[in-house]
Formats: sequence, structure tokens, C-alpha cells
Amino acid sequence: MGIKDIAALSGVSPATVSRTLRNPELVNKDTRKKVMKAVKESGYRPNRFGSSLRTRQSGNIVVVMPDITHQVNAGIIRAIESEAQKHGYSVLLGDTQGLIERERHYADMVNSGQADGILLFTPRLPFDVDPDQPLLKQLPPLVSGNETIPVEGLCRVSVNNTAGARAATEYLLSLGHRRIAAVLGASDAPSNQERLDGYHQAMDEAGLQVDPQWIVAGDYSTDSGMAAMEKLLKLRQRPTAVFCFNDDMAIGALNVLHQYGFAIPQDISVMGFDDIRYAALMRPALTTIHQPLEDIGRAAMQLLLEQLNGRQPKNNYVELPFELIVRQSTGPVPLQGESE
Amino acid sequence: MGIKDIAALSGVSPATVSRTLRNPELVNKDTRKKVMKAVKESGYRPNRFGSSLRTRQSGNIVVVMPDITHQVNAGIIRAIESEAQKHGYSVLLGDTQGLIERERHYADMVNSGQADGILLFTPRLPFDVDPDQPLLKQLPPLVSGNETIPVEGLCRVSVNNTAGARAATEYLLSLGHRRIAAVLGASDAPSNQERLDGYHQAMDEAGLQVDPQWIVAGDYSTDSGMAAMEKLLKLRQRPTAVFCFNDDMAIGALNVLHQYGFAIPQDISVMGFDDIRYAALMRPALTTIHQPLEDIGRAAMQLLLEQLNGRQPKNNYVELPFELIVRQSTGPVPLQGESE
DNA sequence: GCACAAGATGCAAACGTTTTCATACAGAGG
DNA sequence: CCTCTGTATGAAAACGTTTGCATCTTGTGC
Repeated sequence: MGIKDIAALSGVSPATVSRTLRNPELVNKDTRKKVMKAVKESGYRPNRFGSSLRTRQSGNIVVVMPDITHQVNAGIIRAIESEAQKHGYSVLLGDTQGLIERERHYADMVNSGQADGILLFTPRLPFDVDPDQPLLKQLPPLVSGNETIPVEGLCRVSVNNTAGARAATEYLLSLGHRRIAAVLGASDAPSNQERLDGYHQAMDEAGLQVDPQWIVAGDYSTDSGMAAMEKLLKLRQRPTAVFCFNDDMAIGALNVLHQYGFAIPQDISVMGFDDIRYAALMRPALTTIHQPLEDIGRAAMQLLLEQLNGRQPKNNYVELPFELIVRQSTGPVPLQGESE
Repeated sequence: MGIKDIAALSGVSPATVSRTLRNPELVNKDTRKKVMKAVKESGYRPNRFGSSLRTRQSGNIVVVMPDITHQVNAGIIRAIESEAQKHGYSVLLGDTQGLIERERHYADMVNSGQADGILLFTPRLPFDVDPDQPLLKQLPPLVSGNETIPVEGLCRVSVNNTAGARAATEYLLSLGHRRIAAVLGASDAPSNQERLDGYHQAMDEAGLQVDPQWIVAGDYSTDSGMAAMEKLLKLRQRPTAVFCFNDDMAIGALNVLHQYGFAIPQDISVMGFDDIRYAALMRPALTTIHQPLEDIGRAAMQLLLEQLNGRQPKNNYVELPFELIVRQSTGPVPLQGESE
């Protein structure tokens, strides 16, 4: 059941069969019909490897993520896959489990021709590059998402983390909060630095001095959110609002606060970032910054498709809109908070 | 940079290079070293397509899931991917978004040779089969997971849903509950039927009559859990405990109960199934049945590997242990509940 | 010293496509 | 009637591996 059989079946040459399937406009209408008929009847599917070997195109893309188990990543990859399939590409899953060696392993797939392009949601470029050559020329079709790698000219897509964090902080300020803590994400994540910038911008513009104790380390995990909250509660001057740089940490914070008997948001306000599905289902429901996961995934894939089709996209940075979602975990600053 | 170049570089034939890479034991130690050196220095990676074309092996497996966005699926696929990579396989992601046409699309990948095997987490076999022939002979290397397709001899892996649901129900019974409602999952999911069986078994054994009104339809989504809970609250004789067939629905139920001002578990107990990450983070934390996602994924992959290596696994059904996780959403039956 | 086995290696033919180049034919313009 | 252009097809050469078979070498037992 190779292309030769179809050729024989329809009385033409393999070349014509191939053309019928890939460039129908090159073949006469009647011939086309004959071939199509034979294809249908035999259920012939071109062998991908024969084709790939010849064309040097795999029809695969690989998406590299630190942990597909996180809502945010799962949502994004789902959109990617949908968009990819629409354009005839299959997606190879690359969950790095946080290991750099794995990042390299997946990067290798595109080097070895197993994938035509790569979607990177990790904060590094896992490629060996010659520092003397222009970087971009050495990279395969690639787009960086979320943890956007700041390389001039690199295709990137994400929400504006800085503006998002700033909007979050400004919202807390608008509620009257002045002592606003920030729980940071993974220290090697660009998104973390960006969000921190946004926080600082808002505080600066409000003319507020930030007590360094209000800035506490985390790593985007729920546990780190809990630990951070514990630390904040021990401060002499407790913050009246806590802005966690993602929802998981905010959920951790919520739990610690409950445990210590605090009322939210009466005693203390909590904000997240991401708007994962469970944010709305918490008690109290979490105020947060929404990320349009589907749009991110789709945009990333589209940017990659441009490159795969040989066009260098005009806009190599796609910035998607975030949205402030006000729920019940934030409220006006408590009175004693003001007066203290 | 083909195999020929390496051959030239190391002064041997392409055949020997190939053997060095794939069956080192066939080649003399010294030769092996020479070749390896050339490979290292040139950074040569065998072209997968040349190889695949010849061997008819893709080195890929495809995993088909209804929605990778769900914790349970994401956790499983992560384990699969890890195990697959360990054995040199790459995984193609197949998120069906619930569409049967997509299931078929992914099934086609293994038919067209793009994947060597398939891991199915959907409740259907998306293959065209000849009903006169023995079914198993017509299927590619395949294992069915979670929504286990009940075909004699098919490789399957899952927890014992029936026993799990039964344990859940028995636990509620042990707390003194008698009016125990069940919120069902997707009606076409085998897991749903199995869990329902378990529920009935426990109720029967306790000698309790099940009021049909206590059995309410759902589809494993949070929304359906909410709707179901609303329905249950409208009953003249309200249940004192609600067993939702997954955590998402239980979380929905929890939210509705909060909304109506019920105290959990004082007024009403709620149980889930799955033990997703957020179950422990709910207020109150959700009592549930734990599924060992990692083990499920690994077992499924191992079962597939057996088949890919030409061995028919001796045990074609792997049943993994569940665990009853008691948290705060369940408690003794309220007194008025007993007396009513 | 000979036959034979075993161990290494090379030759060359696949595997199933795509695509360049050449050919064939038909119609148009002179 | 001849040439020219354009359209439709086919022949054949890749693409990069793997592997059956043949060959050559070396060692072993008699």
C-alpha cells in the first residue's frame, strides 16, 4: 500500500500521485479524480517517514514546559495543540520536570529534525550557540512564551506581567492599603522580576516606601505561599494586604490565614495572579489577574507557524491583555490598619 | 553530517557506524572507539526519518486524553512522558477536547506509522474493526487507562473504581450517615458506572434502601456539581452526606453549600474522588479517595512498552491501590438528621 | 598444515516519498 | 506547415538509514 500501488491502481506514475496529494493544481482534473478514487478506495495514507526524509520536514513541533501539571501550562498547551492540529502539525510533549538536561533533550529534537520548531515556556535557551555569531541566526524556529526570554528579535508572547502586577497593586492601593506585601515567584523566572517591577512601580507612584520585610521569597508553589504568609504574620508591622505573584501561592496564603483565624478580607486582603480555575472556587474567592491562556497558546503557535512558513513575523512580540478579576479575597483596608 | 560522513571520518563503512550505534556488541572494541570518537566530535545525531523509514518504528507513542487541563489527566501524562523518555520514546499529545473525530485523528497516527503505540484515556476504541475477526488482533499496541474499556484481553490500568466508591460510601456510613446522595460523573464514562456500582454495593450491604432522588446526574465538571447540589438541597428529605464522583464536582457542591449558609461537615458531609491538588486546599479540606496518578501513568507506559517489545504482558490488567483520605469535609451525621 | 568456525566488516539493496528534468502533446500564431 | 508556448505527465535520482549476504581474517582443533 505504497504510493506505487496507488499509481498502479489509477494507471499513472508515482510522481502524479504525489502531485495529486500535495499540489493538486499541477495535475489535470480528470487524472486527479482517478487518483483520488484509488486513494479513497484503498485507504492509502502517505508514509510520513518517506515524506519527511525527502522534504526534511517532520510535521511536528515540540513544546517545552516546566510542569504540565500546572493549570496555566496545561491551558496553554491545550490551545497550542488545537491550533497546531488545525495546521497539520502534531505536538510533542516536553515536560522538563524542572531539569535542564531535559530542556536540552527536547531542544535536540528540533536539531535532529524530529521537530520543525519549538515552543519554549522555560526561562532559558537550551541551545549551544557560538557567541561570535548573531544569536538569532543560530536558532531554529522558536517562540518563547510566558517566561519570556529577553533576546532582541526573539519571538515572544505573554501578558504584560509588569502592567498586570502594577494593576494588582494599584487596586490594593485604591482600597486604601498602604502596607502591601509581595510574595515572589521563582527567582530565576523573568515573570517574577517583571511582576516585582510592576509592584514597585505602583508603590513608587503612590509615594510609598516599601519595607524590605514585605518582600518575601517564594517559588510559585503553594507551600512556598504558606511559608511566606507565616513569615509575614510574624512581622511586628503586619501588612494589610498580600499580593502573591501567582494563585497557587495565594491559595497557600489563604490557608495559613484561615488556620490562624484571620478573616479575609476584613483582617487582611489577598491577591493572586493567573486566575486558575480554582481561584474562583476558593473561600473567599480569590481576587486575581486573569491570563488569557487560550490566546497565549494560540498566539504562540501562530507565531511559530509564521516562522515555519518561512516568513519572519512582523511583530515578534505579542502582548496579550490581562484582566483584573475582583472577587472576595480583597477588601478595604481595616481601620486599625490605617491608624497603626 | 550523515552516517556516511561519520563512516569516512572514522575510516569504516556506514554499516559499521550504524552497528556501533545500535548494536555495539556486534563491533570490535577498537573500531567502536574510533567510531564513537568521530560521533562525539562531529556531534552527529542519526536522522530519525532515515532510520524510521527503514525500521518502520517511529519511536513515538501517542496519548489520547479528553482534557489535559484536568489535574488527573495532567498528572498521569506527566508520569507517562517521564517513563517514555526513559525508554527512548517521545510522546505525542492528543487532547481530544471531547471530540470523537479527534480521537480518530490520533488513532490514525499509529495506523499511519507516526506512532508505535497508543495510550487511551477515553472510553472508546477509535479504530475501525472487522467484527468477524478477533478484535485484539486488529489493534495496535495499546493500553487503556482510567476510563478502562472493558474488552477481554485488552491491556488496562486504573484504580478499582468500584472498591474506591464503596470505601467512600462505607466511610460515610461509618459516620452514621444513612441518607447518602451520589453525584454522578459523565454518563458515558465506565468509571462513572463503576463508582455507582461501588456506592450501591455499600448501601445494599448496609441494608439501606436508596431513594432514587439521591442519585443525581453530573458530568465531572464543577458546574454540574453545583447544579446537582442545588437539586439535592431542594429535596424534601435532604441527604446528610453527598458523595461526588470526583473532586471537581465536590468542590462545586462545597461552594453551593457555602452559598446557602450550610456548615460543613456539621450540617452536611461532602466527599470527592481523585484527590486533586486543590482538594486539600479547600475550606474545609475535602475528604476524598486518592488516585496514584504517577503510578497509573507509569504502569500504563510499562504495559505499552511490553507490547512494543513484542512481549504480551502476562497481567493485562493492572489495578492500582486507592486510598481513603479523611479531611474536614466529612463528619458524624447531624442529630436532627438521624431523628428526622 | 588443513579444515572449519567464529568474529568483523563491507557492499548494496531496500524503505516510501518528492522533485528536477525531460518528454509528449495540444493549440496558437505566423 | 512549422515553430513556439504551455500544460500534463513520467523516469529517475535523491533523502539517510538498516541489514541480509558475502567476504575476509583470525583462531582452534585435529
